[in-house]
Amino acid sequence: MERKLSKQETAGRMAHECIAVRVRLINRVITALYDEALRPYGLRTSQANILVAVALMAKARPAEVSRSLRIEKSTLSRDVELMKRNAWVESDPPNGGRSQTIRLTPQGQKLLVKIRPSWEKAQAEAKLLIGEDGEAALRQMASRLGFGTPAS
Amino acid sequence: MERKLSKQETAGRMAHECIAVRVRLINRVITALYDEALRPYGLRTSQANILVAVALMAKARPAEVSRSLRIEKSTLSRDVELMKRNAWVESDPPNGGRSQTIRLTPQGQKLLVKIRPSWEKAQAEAKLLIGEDGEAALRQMASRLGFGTPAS
DNA sequence: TCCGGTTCATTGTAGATACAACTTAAGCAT
DNA sequence: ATGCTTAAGTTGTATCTACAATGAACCGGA
Repeated sequence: MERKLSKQETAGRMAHECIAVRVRLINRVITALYDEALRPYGLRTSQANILVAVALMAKARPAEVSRSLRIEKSTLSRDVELMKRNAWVESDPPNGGRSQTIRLTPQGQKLLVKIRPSWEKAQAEAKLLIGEDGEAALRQMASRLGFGTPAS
Repeated sequence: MERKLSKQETAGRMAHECIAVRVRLINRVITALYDEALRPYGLRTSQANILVAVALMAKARPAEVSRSLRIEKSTLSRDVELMKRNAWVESDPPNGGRSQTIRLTPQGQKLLVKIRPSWEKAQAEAKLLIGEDGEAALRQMASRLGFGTPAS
């Protein structure tokens, strides 16, 4: 006989099993780490991620960046807008539009190189927090979600 | 001789090694999963997490919830405000103030039980996406970050 | 060539997130 | 009792995030 699950049982199971609560907590902690390291340069972790993604793509179309990082296109649009305002990236055509490509400006390229030491610092701290196993597991999970695969 | 690291090398290393980019990507994918499952009930994953946390604490003080989920106090303040507006939680004293406690309303308790099937569905999908190993690793990492430990 | 569906990018709206600054209350020490 | 220091909570501001709706350009087939 299945009986109705009580509030306490439900809450208990959710707290002890929920994948989302853990992923989100880890995300907040790790992001805070990188954000702090990058703060002197005026960019956030999200922007750094985009900067790197764009730097690696020969002709970065927004839709492509959006897919590779699993960021909603509208989110990316606004993030890129901020990065344009800071003159770290530019697009061709400059007004945007359909088949635009995004690339780093010289300042953006300089920034990328400049933030590297801070990134290494945050990276080292993150490794300490999550451990070797954690790092490997994240790599595995991200790969499983298609990250790092040359576009579908 | 160490030579200067080029933009491409920097970008490449960051993309291939960065913990943050992976954590954040996984977070977006997983959160989207739970958000979609919970959408019919009008609450987001973040709110569900808080709902569960509050349900499990006898006398949930905001600062305590904030610490246990590693959410900034100001963030929690606004999340709770929304949840009050939906009458899922209430506080005593009702206007907030310093030593308030938060608890679920009867509607909040009903909601918690109601969302369980949707949560189970999202949970199952999440397991499929990240795998047994991923789940175990997340549990390990979160535990390492103090999640699940009875308050410091 | 034109039509219709699809993809792409932006804008409207709403919530999640955090840092800084501020207000207030609690705890402590004398 | 009376201050002092610290913790708690809120508010201002900015960014990140996504869904929905819109407009525009691409791409196939008739």
